Amino acid sequence: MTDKKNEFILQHFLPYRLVNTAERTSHALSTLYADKFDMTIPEWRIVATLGSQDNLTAKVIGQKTQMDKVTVSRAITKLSEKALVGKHKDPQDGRSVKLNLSKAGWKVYKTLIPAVLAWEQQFTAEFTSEEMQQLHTLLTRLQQRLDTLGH
Amino acid sequence: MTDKKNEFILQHFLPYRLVNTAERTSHALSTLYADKFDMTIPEWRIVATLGSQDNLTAKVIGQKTQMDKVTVSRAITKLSEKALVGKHKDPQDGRSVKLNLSKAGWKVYKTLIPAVLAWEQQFTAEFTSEEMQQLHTLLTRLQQRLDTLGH
DNA sequence: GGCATTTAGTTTCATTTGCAACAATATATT
DNA sequence: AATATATTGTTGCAAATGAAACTAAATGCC
Repeated sequence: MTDKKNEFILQHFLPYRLVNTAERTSHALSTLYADKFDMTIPEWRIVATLGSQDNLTAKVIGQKTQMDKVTVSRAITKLSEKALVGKHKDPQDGRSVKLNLSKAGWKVYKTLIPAVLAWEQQFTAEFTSEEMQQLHTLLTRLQQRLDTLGH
Repeated sequence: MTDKKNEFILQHFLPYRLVNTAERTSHALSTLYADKFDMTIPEWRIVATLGSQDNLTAKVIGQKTQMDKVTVSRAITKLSEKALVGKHKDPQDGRSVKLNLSKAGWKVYKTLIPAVLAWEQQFTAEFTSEEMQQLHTLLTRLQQRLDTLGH
């Protein structure tokens, strides 16, 4: 009986596979907002977030999008320069800034959402809804596991 | 009957969920090679790759690990400086460099592999082997879909 | 009220990254 | 053989990122 070598194969390693799939997906998607609107991932995430719920602070956006406060701060600065979001001092808290989409910001949002949804549709076109369900459940459980392990 | 608002929710959006899960996983794993061995992701990937198959060129490593040639080049430079990998001019092709793990490189590899496998074990401890199978199959299909869509 | 601590957001700095241009070598075309 | 084209790997540059230090404002404590 031959001794089967118990090799480590990077390409079969779950973390590697996750990162790779995610990077490729993210890069594919980014063409939608980067090429046409010259936006970065953080900017897109912020626009998407403010589209769902307006008048949030930078802190809350950071929590919702899982982005560092520095990243959020800089993306907001850019979005503000491009006049896609407005900044208003929170009357309740002088440190905070309330953010909302400008008219132009809404226009971008309304253009972008159908485009990214259509892309997602294409991306997952060959999955049944049960398989999509499965995938989302598995991702949720992985995330819960990361929570548990303290990451 | 109330009109249910057909909202876009970033947190339910597959690309976002993939990226997020991958980033958290990657960050968790990186403590293993970063904290103890002061290695970056590209460096870890190269060591892991050369551990499976020695004497590869930078180009092949790039293909195997899906990393940019610039990233590979720089990571190899660092690994060489740390004397974890050796560089040898390819006698067949003067442009190429053949790479292999040094003795110290092998030592790192032999230490790291069990550690990352143990971590993966913990990470996926609550999944049955059927569920792991499912997850890998779904990832494979997503990647094939990216191939098909040209990304 | 006054002083220490905490919190929101920004700035600074050092590191990482990717594209484009490049040098050196190999291959193809004539 | 000479020239054009393609390929391997490196370097330069500009943008993105995160940790730590910082500013300004709010909260807790005495």
